[in-house]
Amino acid sequence: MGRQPCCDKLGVKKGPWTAEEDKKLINFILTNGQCCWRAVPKLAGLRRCGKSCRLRWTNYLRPDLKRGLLTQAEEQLVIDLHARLGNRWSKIAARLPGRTDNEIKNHWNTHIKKKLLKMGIDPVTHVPLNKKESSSPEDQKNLQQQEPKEGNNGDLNSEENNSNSSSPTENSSSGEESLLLDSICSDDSLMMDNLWMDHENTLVDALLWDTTPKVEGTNTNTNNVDMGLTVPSWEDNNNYAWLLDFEDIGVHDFGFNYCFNEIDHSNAMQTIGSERKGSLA
DNA sequence: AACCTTGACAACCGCGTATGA
DNA sequence: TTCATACGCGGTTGTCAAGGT
Repeated sequence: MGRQPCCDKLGVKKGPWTAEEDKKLINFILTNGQCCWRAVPKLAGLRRCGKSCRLRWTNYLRPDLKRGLLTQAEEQLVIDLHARLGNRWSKIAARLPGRTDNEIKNHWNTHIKKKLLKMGIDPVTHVPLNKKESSSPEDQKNLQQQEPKEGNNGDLNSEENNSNSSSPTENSSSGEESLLLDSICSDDSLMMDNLWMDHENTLVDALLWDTTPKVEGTNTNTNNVDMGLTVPSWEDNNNYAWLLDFEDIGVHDFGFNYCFNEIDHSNAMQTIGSERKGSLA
């Protein structure tokens, strides 16, 4: 028996989202919270697949998203994490507050990959290219066994397992993490060694650790801890007063303030769009 | 000015996995 | 334990703007 399609193909709109659709989706999630994506399109009055709604929300409309290009520090962190985790973009994104897996993946493919190649580093294995070329086929074979297969080695598995019991941010400060780091950075196979160490005390403190602005008197939702932002549950806050907390951490920087001003949504959406374009320019 | 190419990003697709009946 | 369903992830494709010819 085949898998059911995630939505009825007939009458489902595809392609770029319009401001009107964005408005509907935002309004719906502000009112009802994130739940049961399959039901969202119908309830929100959208002719879209639930999957598409989820993607639009998580990659574009979510209030805690940063806008614009990755900073140099973020980029370096992505490189370091990719060396450890491989193409597990969601795990990498979980370490970069306000960034999505899609965004990081795109940035990797369009910018970082090329940069690494220019530097003479294989973007897949993070091994200097000249070293790979000079080695014998047997060496290469051994190397592949030692290198994480797309970032998958034993240590990484252990990290993955740990992630079930505690958040990655918690893991990051453990001794295990240090051991993992040591084992990964043990030889010249990773030029990232120095790069990582350079950032260990800065980036890691700033990004891996939970730097959540604690909000008194609100529930917190651990689902969002990975984002580095402890955002109260949508469901638990019918009045969404917690949204105001974003003002303290710069929500206006990415235009979400428009969404709950309730003044002119269509204008707001256009403004968000143009702001985004501006920030990318 | 028109067409072509390239780069960047948004969105889609299909598969694996988690979850609940 | 099995099966159906929904969700999440990663790879791929589509779209559009900018630059080049």
